Amino acid sequence: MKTPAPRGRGTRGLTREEVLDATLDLAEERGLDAVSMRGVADRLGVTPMALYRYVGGKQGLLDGLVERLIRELPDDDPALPWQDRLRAIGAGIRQVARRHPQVFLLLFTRPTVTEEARRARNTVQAILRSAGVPEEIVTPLQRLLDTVGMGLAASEAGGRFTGDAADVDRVYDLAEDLFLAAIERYARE
Amino acid sequence: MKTPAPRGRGTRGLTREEVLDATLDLAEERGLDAVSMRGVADRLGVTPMALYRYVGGKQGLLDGLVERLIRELPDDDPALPWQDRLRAIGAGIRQVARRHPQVFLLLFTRPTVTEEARRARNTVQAILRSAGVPEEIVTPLQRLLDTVGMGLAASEAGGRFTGDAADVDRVYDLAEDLFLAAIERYARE
DNA sequence: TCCGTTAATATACGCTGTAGATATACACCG
DNA sequence: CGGTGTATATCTACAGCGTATATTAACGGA
Repeated sequence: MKTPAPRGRGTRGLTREEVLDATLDLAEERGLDAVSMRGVADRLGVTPMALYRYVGGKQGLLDGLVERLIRELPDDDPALPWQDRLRAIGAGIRQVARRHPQVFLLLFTRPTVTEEARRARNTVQAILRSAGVPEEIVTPLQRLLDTVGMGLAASEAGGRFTGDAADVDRVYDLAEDLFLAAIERYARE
Repeated sequence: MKTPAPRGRGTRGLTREEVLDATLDLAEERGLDAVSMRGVADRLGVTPMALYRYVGGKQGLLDGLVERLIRELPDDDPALPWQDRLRAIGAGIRQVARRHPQVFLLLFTRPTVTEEARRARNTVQAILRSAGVPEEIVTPLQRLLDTVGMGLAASEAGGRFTGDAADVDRVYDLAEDLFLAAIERYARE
């Protein structure tokens, strides 16, 4: 019942995933500035205009990259205690940022309205609720946690944190202690 | 003993400050994407290449914008209690972000290595010390505060926070409570 | 076999940042 | 007063960008 992928002039059979793969590779290899329609198209052995069917344009291409990054976040495991679940998300964000330092900054540029993005937000809110955080501060606290997680990762990726890796670890550890303690306190009230 | 500003072909008498003023105006009016060498030059009644002497190039132009934003931050008043000093900095960052939403995102893109930027960091560290925060966590805590302040402001400026102004205020209030309490706790140990 | 649909190309336009060479108007010196 | 040096702005040109438009090639179904 599904269309068996009609072909065109070139029997190329391009795919949105293929396009985004090539884009991500290009961005990692030569930096975000090197990501251009022509560049991605060249890498695929294709004309720039061929990409428009799959990503809409330059903007859509970048949005696709963001979508990809969010999908790289590890899945949440509701069986674990909430502390571990939050830690896992934080560690996941950090790993993504270290894996794609260039692309990660896009998360701060383009508002993430994707389905994936909303799912990530809902996960954090669910964890906070399961920790016993009162309903009226679930949303602001989730936003604060989001901001901190992404901000720290972006700072590390953008090289704003000078010093060795241990210095950066200290900031993450501090944030972890501080917020876990705060959540416990909010939950107790 | 200072050169009395020699002139050139056009008696224009351009200035770095003039260039940055025009750039900031243009960015506010028509968005950051509209900031181009030609655009800024047109606004000044000048050729694009004339800007190169003062800002070096497009990159330098943007760095100049960042420099300007940081300079808009309010001065610290060491006479106040440390809580108020921190609050003032936070409010200052937020105001700058609301005044220049487009340009503010640049702060996350380009690492701020300016003299101005370092001075801002040192101010925060001084405040933390005066609050009694032990030396070994002054730097990581300052970095965390920086990240939160800029992250919140960037999120608001970038439209990542949906909902009305009151919702956004709630996030700021929460962050304020949380960090002031944490600093007091660190200071007591 | 012909046709409609779809995937890709070809071409072209206006924009960008900036390298390189050139012209101008002043300050200074004799 | 007449050079002359130098900083300042311009002119021209180039390679690259995103993308609107028109065109062509290949497929599935009737």
